[in-house]
Amino acid sequence: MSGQKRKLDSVSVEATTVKSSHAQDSPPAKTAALISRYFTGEEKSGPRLGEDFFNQPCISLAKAFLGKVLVRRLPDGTELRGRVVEVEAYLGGEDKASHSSGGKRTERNTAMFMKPGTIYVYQIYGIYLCMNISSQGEGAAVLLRSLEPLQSLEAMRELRSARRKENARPLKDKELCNGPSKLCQALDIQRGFDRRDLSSDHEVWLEQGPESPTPETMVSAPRIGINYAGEWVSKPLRFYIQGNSCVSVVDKAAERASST
DNA sequence: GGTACGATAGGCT
DNA sequence: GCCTATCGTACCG
Repeated sequence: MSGQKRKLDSVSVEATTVKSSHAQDSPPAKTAALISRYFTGEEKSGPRLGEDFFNQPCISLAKAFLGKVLVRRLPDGTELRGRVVEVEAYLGGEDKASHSSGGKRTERNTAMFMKPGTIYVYQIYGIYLCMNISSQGEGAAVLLRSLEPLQSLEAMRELRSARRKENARPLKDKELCNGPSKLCQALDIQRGFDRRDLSSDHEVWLEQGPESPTPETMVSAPRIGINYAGEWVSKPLRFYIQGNSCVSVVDKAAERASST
């Protein structure tokens, strides 16, 4: 409440966008919508999205996330922005890949059962974090997998470098947020964000992006890293923006199938 | 450029 | 013992 400074001048607004990596052998047809470029000045993405946005079924919310802009405001006032380009839906009780599979409620996954828009942060493999947002439906949530960095890329690079070797090569722009735990590092999403509300929090929120992906540029593919989940392994519950270089895992077979 | 592999590490169950 | 990952390195084209 004290000292709500608006130090916009301290916010480094980089006009940089991620360089699109045109693969030499990529089909020309559907790779047109590659990378957004719209931070050309003072422009903002628009007002934050409220409760109504998050209050929709899980798959619907997952798809709606694509193209939206996640914003993180650091204590010093710096605002980090990234456009959501890859998500996964975890449907709740019936979904064997979900932490809430079988209706299981634990201390860890409590946020999955809270009101739509609640942030669920959990630790994976001992060292990494993943960020989800609860949706409509008991125990259902959307995992954020990749962002296209838009603003304050140098701050992201510093945050990401913290846990890497000192003499490691510098990260390319597109490597800053191209994975569920990488985006948590790049935006400094900590365990303390668990159970907070993305529709009202002062340090993290979601904004309308300038453009939503058309159905043609959205790919549905199986989710990553859930090979234990029986018949749920192959369900196409991962969604990403086709051709965007920040997507963590490209599924060529799924892209071929969806282009027909 | 891509892909594949082993090492990593801590909390949850 | 498993897990909604990542890193560095090796190797291939």
